[in-house]
Amino acid sequence: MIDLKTHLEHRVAAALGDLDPAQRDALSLMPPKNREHGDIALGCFQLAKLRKAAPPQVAAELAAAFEPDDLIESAEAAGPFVNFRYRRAALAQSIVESVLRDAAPFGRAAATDTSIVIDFSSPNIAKPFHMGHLRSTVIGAALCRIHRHLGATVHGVNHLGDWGMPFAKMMTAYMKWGERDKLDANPMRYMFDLYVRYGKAAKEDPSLDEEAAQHFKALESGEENAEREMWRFLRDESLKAFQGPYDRLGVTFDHVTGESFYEDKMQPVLERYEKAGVLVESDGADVVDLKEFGIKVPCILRKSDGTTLYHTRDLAAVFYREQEFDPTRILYVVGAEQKLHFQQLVAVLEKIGDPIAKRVEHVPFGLILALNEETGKWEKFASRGGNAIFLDEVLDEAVAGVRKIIAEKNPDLADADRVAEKVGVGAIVFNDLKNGRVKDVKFDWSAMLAFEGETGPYVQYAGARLASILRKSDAPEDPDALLEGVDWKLLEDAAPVLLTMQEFGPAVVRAAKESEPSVITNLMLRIAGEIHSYLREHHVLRAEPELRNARLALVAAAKRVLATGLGLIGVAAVDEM
RNA sequence: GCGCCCGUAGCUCAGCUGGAUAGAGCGUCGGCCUCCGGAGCCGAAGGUCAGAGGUUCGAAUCCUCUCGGGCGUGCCA
Repeated sequence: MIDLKTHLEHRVAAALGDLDPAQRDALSLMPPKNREHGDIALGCFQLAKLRKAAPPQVAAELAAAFEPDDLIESAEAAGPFVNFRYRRAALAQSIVESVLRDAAPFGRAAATDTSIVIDFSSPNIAKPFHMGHLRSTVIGAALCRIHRHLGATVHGVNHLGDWGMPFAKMMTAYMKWGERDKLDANPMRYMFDLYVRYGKAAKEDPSLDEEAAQHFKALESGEENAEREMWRFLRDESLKAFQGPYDRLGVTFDHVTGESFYEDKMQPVLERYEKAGVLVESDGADVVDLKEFGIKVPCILRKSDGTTLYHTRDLAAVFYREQEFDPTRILYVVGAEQKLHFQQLVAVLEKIGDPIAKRVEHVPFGLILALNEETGKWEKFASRGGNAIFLDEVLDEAVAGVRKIIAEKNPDLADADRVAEKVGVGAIVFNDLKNGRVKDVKFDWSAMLAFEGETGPYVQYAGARLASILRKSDAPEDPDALLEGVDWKLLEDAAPVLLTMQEFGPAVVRAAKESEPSVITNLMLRIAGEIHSYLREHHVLRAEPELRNARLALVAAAKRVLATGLGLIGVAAVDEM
């Protein structure tokens, strides 16, 4: 298997003569802005600086010194750039073979010694699973798959919110008003109703919150009491209800260790901080001062009533994960509005000089906004107001929309319901992972139910077209048989598709590094676009035998790349739709 | 008040950590199925990259300020 880019890097380095490490680092080959310039380009700016020469001059010298070979056709200087062009046959062979033989980066990389903990989804299970939970869930699940693809050992953790005040409030509500049969009928909906009811009642009668606090204290006492029993009951019911959305999204966890898991691991944390002499009393609470880190608000580890908080549990979780998983990174896929919380968490860890502090990374994401029809402004969802949108409703709508289109366009499709589920759910997931993580997402039914243009179905459709061609051909499934005797020169006109496919590896690496799945989502759109264009102009099945064989190999490879990429972001590929 | 995030085409967004002529989708307008799937393809119109300074060979990208929008700001998570 030939890696063209690596080969080119070596050739460039050789052409430049002796290179010190700094100059070697300055060799960043990247796709040119405009494909007409070349297949890949080198901007000579940094290199010129290091060599104390003008960029155009360095570019001209490099281009002149560069000899074409079996893989590289040409090197041309264009101002400060050198534009390289791969030999078409080499390009096609390199990409298609790598893909079909499942070589990295298209296939999973060999195991590395990196261990990554990803804390994601982590819903507060005393609340309904609504659109707001979708983001953490799909981003986190995508990051798990991406890192695994790159050979890391991944520990995907669902850090359930099954402890603390929100849970105590739900407990209080259920103890007061709970009806078993209503809960059984529709757990998600009923808990939501209780949640809203509690919110309204607490607004009028603040003593309700005090009652909840007392229940929490009783729960945290560790005794086997009514609170403990209720906690267990509600936790089990919630988990059951949550499994539905997780199954539909195809999301799994390696560990489901909620906040309650750390119940017996918080005391040691408090003792550790006490021993370090950084835990001080303030207004009856035990806090860690963080002014030296530029954080004005101290971090409270124990409330004045003696109970613990989010921070206390998160610290216990960090220490636990450090010990159990020896992670190189711990990612927290949590909303951007909790940025301060994680800054505090890191600072509190640094306060006692624990090196794990540098491995803790908050992976923030934007809010989901709803359009306020009256003001015309985009606003944060007010779930306490009772207008939350349940994830299941959205998925159902999308699936129904897809089902309708299938009925119109492909009425004979076998298994239409199953396909509609994949495409509908895929559309929602894809839509969520399409844009940069940190930006707020405007919840818009028309965007959710769009299946044309930059959408999941657009990419799935490209895959289905490829699958359809393969189905109608007699192409062997076995890669060796498929690749045998292919004349790669015949794929000259597929360069745009191939060059885009070539970006797959860097895209996955970047997505992992920046915790940004949208890098992959956007590449999938580009690859799908190239395929749609290519198929319009180049017929496969009717082509002459030699050409047909070459194109079938390309089709199989393109289909595989789409399926892999979609798989990484959690969208299913379909052969028919 | 202070801190952080965002501001790119009518709308929704890309723009690979400073590089070549700022790109897509939706919408609008105009083309394309006797041909492997039209959930598609090709084209047109549409820009003071919020504004003003600065840094340098070069800025949508980095720095400062201003204006908009959002989030956060000890006993919730």
